[in-house]
Amino acid sequence: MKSTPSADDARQNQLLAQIPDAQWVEWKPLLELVELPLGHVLYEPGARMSHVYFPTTAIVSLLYVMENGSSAEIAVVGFEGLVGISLYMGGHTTPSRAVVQSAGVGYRLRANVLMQAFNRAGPVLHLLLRYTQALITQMSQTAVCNRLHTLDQQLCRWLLLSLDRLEGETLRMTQELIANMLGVRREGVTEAAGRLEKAGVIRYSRGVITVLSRPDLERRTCECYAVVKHEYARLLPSTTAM
Amino acid sequence: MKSTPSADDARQNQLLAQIPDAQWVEWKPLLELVELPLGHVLYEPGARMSHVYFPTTAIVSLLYVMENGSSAEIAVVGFEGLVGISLYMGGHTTPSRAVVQSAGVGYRLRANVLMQAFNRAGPVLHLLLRYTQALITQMSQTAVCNRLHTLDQQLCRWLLLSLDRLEGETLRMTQELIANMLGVRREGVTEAAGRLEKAGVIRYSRGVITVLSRPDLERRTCECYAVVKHEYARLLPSTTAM
DNA sequence: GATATACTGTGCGGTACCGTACCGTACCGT
DNA sequence: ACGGTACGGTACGGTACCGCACAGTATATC
Repeated sequence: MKSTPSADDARQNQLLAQIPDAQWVEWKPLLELVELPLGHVLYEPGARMSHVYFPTTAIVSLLYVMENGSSAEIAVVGFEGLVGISLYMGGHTTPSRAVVQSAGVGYRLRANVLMQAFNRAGPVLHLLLRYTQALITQMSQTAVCNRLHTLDQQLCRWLLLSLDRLEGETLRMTQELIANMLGVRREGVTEAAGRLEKAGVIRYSRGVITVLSRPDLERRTCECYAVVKHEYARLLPSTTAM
Repeated sequence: MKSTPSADDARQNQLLAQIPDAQWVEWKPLLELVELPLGHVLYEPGARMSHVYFPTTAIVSLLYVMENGSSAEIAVVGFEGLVGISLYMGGHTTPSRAVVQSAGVGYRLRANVLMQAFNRAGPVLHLLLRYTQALITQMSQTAVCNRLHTLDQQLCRWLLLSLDRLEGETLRMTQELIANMLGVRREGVTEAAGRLEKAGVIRYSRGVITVLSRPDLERRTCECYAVVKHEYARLLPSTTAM
């Protein structure tokens, strides 16, 4: 999926990869490599951000936590995107929380640096706006999917979205975590995953999921996955597969 | 809710009302009054738009229609917003459909006119981006609400969102329509509305809903409504109530 | 190797909503 | 006045998911 898996190059991030050269030489020395361990919170609801994050090997979940503690995921951000859109969208904060869903690394840039580029509105602005629209599609589709599709379908969609943002065919996440992301009971995930395993689509073992047949996964999910995938491809055509 | 209910003034639209004067004198003669009858489709998924629409008395639903014909609403746009964000977001199209949910009027502006203002990025850009973030919050909250809350709560939320975008305490919409918007069965709406009526919160009669007690409605809905409401208020502080 | 801990599987009653079918009733035009 | 149509109410079995309780099993700790 990513061109040079070992090199910790910020341009593994698809957005940074598409920044025009003139801007890039300016940003490159200002980008800061950060570890993103599982569960690390990048921002809390209502908190003003000091940086925007460009994940490379990590995956970040945008999720909303209800007053009673239950939560549901709104969107996923991996090496294809950026965490912190509210900064340049003009609102500075959001009511949602950004949590690392799969450990890895990423790069961050100080808010004021990003905003400088934004004020001299040029290609950077248009790139970020296009990304935002893709993210909006993911959110919309999540809403629709929550309403209309079965847990089995949603689990497949979620696995595929995660898989697209990682290398290899292995995910490291517990059923408890997945349940939180999908906004369902942990036992529900157990059962859905059990069905997938029985069908030989995945192998599941204590926090490690191995996808045996990606095509089968795509066959079992709803149309939502393809819609999101196509929108990302359309809005952010890139040098690599995704 | 709106300052001058009878005058068909484009500045009944909250976004147009906040356009800086310099820009306004330029746009004013270019704005075109359009009738928006119930069910009128402003744009189809994937279609390139020729105009952006600023509703004044109409309400527009953004909804996603599945391959099998079932549909769910992603967000609502009334006099507080604009229909056609994908135009300036850079993607030009979206996979969703925009349908008039409550008949009324609005104003439209040619796409190229809007884009001119956008390219000389100034206050107009920042206003539109802030609006977009509010809309994104509404979408996210819809996703969460779909997953975690009961139909009764969602119906209250939906009634309140619609009420906020109209004058008076009366909505004109059939249960069938509401069911389509919420992505549930028509009978489900019958039952939920029946419960509200029995409790004396609304009166329902053949396509006409009268809200008898707004506070009761707010008491029965989930936190989602307030979250969205506050985000709109925060991001788009305006001269009027909303 | 024993014990704790984290993770996964199972069972059971409850409930919210679905799919389908059908009937009642208000409003329409002629 | 009468039939048509659009809209709303009711009923009933089915199912997907919930809440809760508890049992099993792999990994970590010592």
